[in-house]
Amino acid sequence: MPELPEVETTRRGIAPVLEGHRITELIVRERRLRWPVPIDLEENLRGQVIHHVERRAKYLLLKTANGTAMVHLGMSGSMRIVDKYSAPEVHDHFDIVVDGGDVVRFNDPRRFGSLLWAGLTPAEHPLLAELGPEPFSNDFTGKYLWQSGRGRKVAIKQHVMNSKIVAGVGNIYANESLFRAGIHPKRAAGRIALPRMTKLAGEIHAVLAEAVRQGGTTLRDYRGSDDKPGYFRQKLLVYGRAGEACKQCGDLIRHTVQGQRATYYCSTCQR
DNA sequence: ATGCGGACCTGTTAGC
DNA sequence: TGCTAACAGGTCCGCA
Repeated sequence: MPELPEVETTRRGIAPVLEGHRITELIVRERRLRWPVPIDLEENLRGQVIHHVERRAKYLLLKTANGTAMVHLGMSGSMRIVDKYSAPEVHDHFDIVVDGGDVVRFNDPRRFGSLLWAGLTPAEHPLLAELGPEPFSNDFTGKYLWQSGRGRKVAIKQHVMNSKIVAGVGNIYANESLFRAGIHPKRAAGRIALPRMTKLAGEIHAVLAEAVRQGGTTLRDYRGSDDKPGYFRQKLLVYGRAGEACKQCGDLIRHTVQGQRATYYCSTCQR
């Protein structure tokens, strides 16, 4: 479900109710997520003040003086702000209860999400240590992308979806940014010249920024922490449009599969 | 070192 | 209408 814009939208939604507040209780109902929820997590978090809610790649980082908790939404996770007395429903796997009575509730039908402890040096956590630059950071440039692809035969779409290359680019926005950059998704990463890579880096940045502004993309069931859908779906140019007309040239949008993920592209506009 | 397929799950949709 | 298969926004891991 969530890519970077949806995670960022979630972060912005939950930050106001968490930042500066003390965790009175962490209620874990289901520990079998992508990785088991650590047994000492409740103990580590109870009584701690969340001083900051940050995002790294698609991880939400809840920072306290005792250490950092990491939340990942996986494919189907969401975090909602609910009332203390609202009854948990199916797939509501944990609650973060803060002073004042607000509850941030995590729901994830597929359980590909996670809740982990990253201690006092989260950047050194194995899941974060190898991540590439944030797409919104100054380190993410066309030149960087070009250098990272040199000598590589891997398809450019899989290259930009590799979190070690750049963090947080998922399937929807990989498809969209490649279309906007006019680059064929199956082109080898090492066979794209610097100017086109610069265009691609710019489009990745732009499409993610636009999607954040729209509150993310709701394909079927994504909702922000305030229960509102994301409105970026209307702006999608290729994702999910197989067989429809390219909005740029009128040819049919094609569908293929790369690395078990759906790829959409226009063979006229993308080379 | 790189690349590929499988694995982890449930819910919804497409196809027969 | 009902059953089954395929597919879905992620990403790690093990093997070739």
